[in-house]
Amino acid sequence: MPTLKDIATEAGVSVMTVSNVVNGNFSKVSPQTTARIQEIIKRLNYVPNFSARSLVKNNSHIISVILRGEKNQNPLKNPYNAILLGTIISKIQQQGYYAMINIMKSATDISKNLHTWNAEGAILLGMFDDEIEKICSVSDIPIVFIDSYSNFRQLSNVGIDDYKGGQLAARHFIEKGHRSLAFIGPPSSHTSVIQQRFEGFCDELETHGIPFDTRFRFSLKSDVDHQEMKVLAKTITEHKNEFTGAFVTSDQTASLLMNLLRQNGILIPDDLSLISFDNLEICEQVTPQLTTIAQDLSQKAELSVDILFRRLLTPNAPVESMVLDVSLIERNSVKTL
Amino acid sequence: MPTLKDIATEAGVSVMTVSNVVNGNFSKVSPQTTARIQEIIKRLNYVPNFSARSLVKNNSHIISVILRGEKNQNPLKNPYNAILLGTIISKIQQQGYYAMINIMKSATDISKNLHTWNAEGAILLGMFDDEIEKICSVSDIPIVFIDSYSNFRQLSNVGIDDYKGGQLAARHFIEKGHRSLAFIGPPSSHTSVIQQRFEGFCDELETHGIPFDTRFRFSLKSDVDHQEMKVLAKTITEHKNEFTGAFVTSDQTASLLMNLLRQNGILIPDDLSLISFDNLEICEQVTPQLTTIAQDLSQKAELSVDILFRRLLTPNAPVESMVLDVSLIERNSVKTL
DNA sequence: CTGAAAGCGCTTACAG
DNA sequence: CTGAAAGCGCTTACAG
Repeated sequence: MPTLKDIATEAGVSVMTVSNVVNGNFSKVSPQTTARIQEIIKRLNYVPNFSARSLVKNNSHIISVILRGEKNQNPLKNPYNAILLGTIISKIQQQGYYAMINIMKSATDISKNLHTWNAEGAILLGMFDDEIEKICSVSDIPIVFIDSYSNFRQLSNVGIDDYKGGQLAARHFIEKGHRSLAFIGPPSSHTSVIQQRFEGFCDELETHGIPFDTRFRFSLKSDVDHQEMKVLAKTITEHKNEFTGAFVTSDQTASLLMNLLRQNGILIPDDLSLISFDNLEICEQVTPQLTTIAQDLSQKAELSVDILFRRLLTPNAPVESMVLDVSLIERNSVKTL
Repeated sequence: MPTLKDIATEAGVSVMTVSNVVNGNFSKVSPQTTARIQEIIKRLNYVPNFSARSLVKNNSHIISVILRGEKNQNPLKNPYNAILLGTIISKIQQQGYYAMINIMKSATDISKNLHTWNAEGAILLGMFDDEIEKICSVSDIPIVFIDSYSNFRQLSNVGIDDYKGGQLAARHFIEKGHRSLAFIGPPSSHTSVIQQRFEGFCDELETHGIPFDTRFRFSLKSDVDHQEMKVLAKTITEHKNEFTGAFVTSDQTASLLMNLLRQNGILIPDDLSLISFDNLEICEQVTPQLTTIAQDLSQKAELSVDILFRRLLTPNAPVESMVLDVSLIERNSVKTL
């Protein structure tokens, strides 16, 4: 690999003149010299060494994208994460930056990682709320969270109106004549996303004089664990006649569940109506197609990168957060009673 | 951020003693000194700067994972890519290396990227066959391809028996009494994966005295473009009575197509039988569940990382390639005639 | 417009 | 067991 020095020697100039050309400081170099150097750069296939540049400028062009998870897990099995990540990588690259992807969760690992590569910024997906403050405090670079809730004042987050999502689901069920309902999703202890959806759901029911029966709050730790899902399907089957509809916090869970329920002889929507969340492609692929609360994942991903780069490129840019809207998409998984 | 020097000053030793401790060369440092330095490292939260290390050792710990695609595209919308990538990232990280993800396709961009960060190795997904040789020739680090075919002698590739996949599909159709069949997939000009599946399919039909009618080779450029898919669905609808089954080269395409066909009044499997490819989760989520040619994506991803690291860590390790087996999973998308 | 020098944080022989 | 020195490839004031 040729270095600056090689180019300089070849051109008969100093390394710093070459450096100026490489970095586009054309005002400091005569046009002829510039042209000559550019020709040599092209001919010798010179590519600047970013490690060296990063070392002296104390900046890399690296953005660290961190997916919450265990080291031996595959968070991209979940299409929700995959779609977000794909858009994020693509946008980071368009800015001329480099995306380093990590799967981790502990605040120490994260801060270590950020320092190791002198990352200039970070985007964190799916962190638990109680981890946020610790992570923010150990780092001095811009960090944008996706889907996090925290009282930490300096938090930069892109999320959606989860509470409204819950309300919309409840309202739709009520309009369709449902009066006894269930809620299915991860335990809400760690993340307010689920808690907010749950509260919106309950509050809206309450408003219409239908208090939520907490016996029908079903928890599910993983949306990949088939065994756990099976147990849940069994429990639901046993309670078959006690509720007519269920709000499920993700399309992924809903579509998996639907299959298992069918195996137990429960048909959607005849025996049980379902509203899910996200509006991924799967909603239209399953039968019946899923009525769901829609959110715009591409927009979510794009905005988080936009916000990050605003902080990165504008000195003293304020800490921004954004809350995107949600809407209900009606399909065929809710029966009119 | 503290540096080696800071630690050295604090401990009253030279930077190189600290360097030895950081790098675990304990034989060169007395136990007491080691202990003292380790305490300081922990107390000051010292993290080595990899840019500096990379510069002097002329190696980074970076593995570049490259997904073929346009810069403004999201290849992770396709669950096939997402699952592979997730496993790859996770395994790279377990090795103590760092995964940098890029979406690109030109050989120059790729070689530039590899040099910029001094990547130690690379894994390339979905490259076209005619790009392989160019890419290999511009780089001197170990590269492992996934799903590529090329006559390039030094190619390291992890793939599956695509030809057999085609054969299995044909045989299954024949066993179920089908005699006139279609083939649906991307144009095979760029990638032998599709070509092989097609040939296996045709050859097996031929063997049973059923020549494939090339009018029923339908091409589809993208498995994300709904418009193109719609046009295809219409074409198929028009040819409704001319074939009884179709071999579709991915679950993704098959499940999307199934929906559109249903909208045109074509029911699977009654009006048309389908065999797809990959055996992703979606196969069990759609109705009817898809009969498909199964491949093991986690294994594919794991093996490619294994092969890469064998080349990376063992001097003079030979260039390895692997071909994984496929099998037919019978579900409900093929009707017995 | 051009260059000599110092330095970013680290490692690698080499000397003691 | 410990350290002084050189150097990885680059940029940044500074001087001319």
